[in-house]
Amino acid sequence: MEIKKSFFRPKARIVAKELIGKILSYKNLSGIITETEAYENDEASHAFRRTERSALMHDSHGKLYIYFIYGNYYCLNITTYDKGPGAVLIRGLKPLEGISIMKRRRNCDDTDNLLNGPGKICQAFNIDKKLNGSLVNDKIKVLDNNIKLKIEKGPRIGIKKSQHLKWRFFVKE
DNA sequence: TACTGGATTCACT
DNA sequence: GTGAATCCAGTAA
Repeated sequence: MEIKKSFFRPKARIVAKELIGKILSYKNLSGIITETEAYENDEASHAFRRTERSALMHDSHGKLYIYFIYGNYYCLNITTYDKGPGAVLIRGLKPLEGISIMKRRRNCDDTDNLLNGPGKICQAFNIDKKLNGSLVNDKIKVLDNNIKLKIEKGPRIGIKKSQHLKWRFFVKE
């Protein structure tokens, strides 16, 4: 079933943890969320200073915040917190449906390597900033199938340059 | 108007 | 472990 908008009302760190095990679905593609990262009102977050781009994180919850990075990749976030800025970056998924399409788009035959990174998810799902600002469950859906996974906190992928490790959650292997 | 560096990924050493 | 690819938001002037 689709999760409610109120799911995204708490602070990002809470939502980030709760999102693990939920299903992200777009068109005929889907995957289980296995890694997230919370951004609140701290220096590592775009929301730290309010700008035209980051206003979405201040003014909404339960909307998609998609931005372009390093000239190559998009990152998919969901805005949170109804009393201030916040968003959760979707960092990793386990592929469920449409795996052959994802493989073709990613030019990658390895299922384990298909969606294990924020840029990879957007490439495989064909997500770009046209969807920025749209409501969750409008085009991209988040579904709760009651999957329970063991959650671990701390750094995992992409730790090389990331300064922001406080609220990263991933599935315990 | 021009400059700077990034919530990344991949290929290479 | 290092560097390139590559665009654009943010900032300063």
